[in-house]
Amino acid sequence: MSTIKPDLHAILDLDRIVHEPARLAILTVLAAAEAVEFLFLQRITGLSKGNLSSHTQKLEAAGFLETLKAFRGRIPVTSFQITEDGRAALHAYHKQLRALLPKEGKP
Amino acid sequence: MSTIKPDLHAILDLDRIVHEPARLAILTVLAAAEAVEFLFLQRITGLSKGNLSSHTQKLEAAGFLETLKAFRGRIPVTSFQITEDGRAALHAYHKQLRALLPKEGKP
DNA sequence: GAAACTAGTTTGTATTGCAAACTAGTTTTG
DNA sequence: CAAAACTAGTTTGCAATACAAACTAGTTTC
Repeated sequence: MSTIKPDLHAILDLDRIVHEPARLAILTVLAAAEAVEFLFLQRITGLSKGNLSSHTQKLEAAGFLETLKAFRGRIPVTSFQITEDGRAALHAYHKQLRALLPKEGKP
Repeated sequence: MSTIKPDLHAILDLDRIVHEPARLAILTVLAAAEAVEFLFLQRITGLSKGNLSSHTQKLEAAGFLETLKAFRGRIPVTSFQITEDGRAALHAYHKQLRALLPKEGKP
C-alpha cells in the first residue's frame, strides 16, 4: 500500500478562502492582470453582481486583494488588485493541489 | 494576454460533491482500497463521527459509494466501497484540477 | 423632470459543514 | 445480574456559506 496519509492532510488543510470556486476564479483572473474592473470580472466569471461583490469583500477581508474606487467621468468604477498575500495564497493553493493529485491519469 | 477563460469555466464547473475537502479525502481513501471501515476512515481523516457520517451519506446519495452494514461478532461494523460512478467522478475531478493548474510553479 | 440606465451593496433565504447530543446495542464490573 | 461504561454510528441544532433578488445612489436620456 502506498502512503496516502500525507495527501489526506494536504486535502483537509486546503485554504477554504481560496478553495471556493468563485474566489479561485477571481484570484486567477487578478493574478493575470495589473488591475481588473468589477464589470469585466463579472462578465468573464459569469457571477451575479451580488455574489461577486460579497466574494471580493471576503477576499479583501482576508487581505488577498485590494479594492480601488475611482470614477470614469462621473461614473463610479471599482477595480481590484491582487495583493502579495493573495498571490502567495494562490501559489500555496496550487502547490497543495499538485501535492494531492496522483502522478498521472490513466494513459 | 493568454487564454484564461477556459480555465475559469473549468474552475466554476468543479463538481461540488467531490470538491468539498472532507469528501475528497474520503473518496481518495476509498479509491485506494477494496473496502474501508467507518472507524478506520474516521481515524485517518480525523473527521468527527457525525461529520463523517453525513459526508458518507451525501456521497452515497450521489451514487459515489456504497455502504455495507455487517457485524463483527455482535458488534456492528459499517464499511464503504467506492462505486464506478464515484471512481469516474474522482478521475474527472482530477482531470479538471490538472486543467486549471498553471503549467509549472516558478522553478 | 420623469424614466431608464449604470454600478455596485445589502438583505433574505436556502444549503452546507460541523460537532454535541442522542440511539441502540454490547461488554465489563460491583 | 443490574448498573456503569464502552462501541459504533445517526440525528439534531447551530453557525457559516453561497447565492440572487431587491435595494441604494447617482447619471444619462427622452
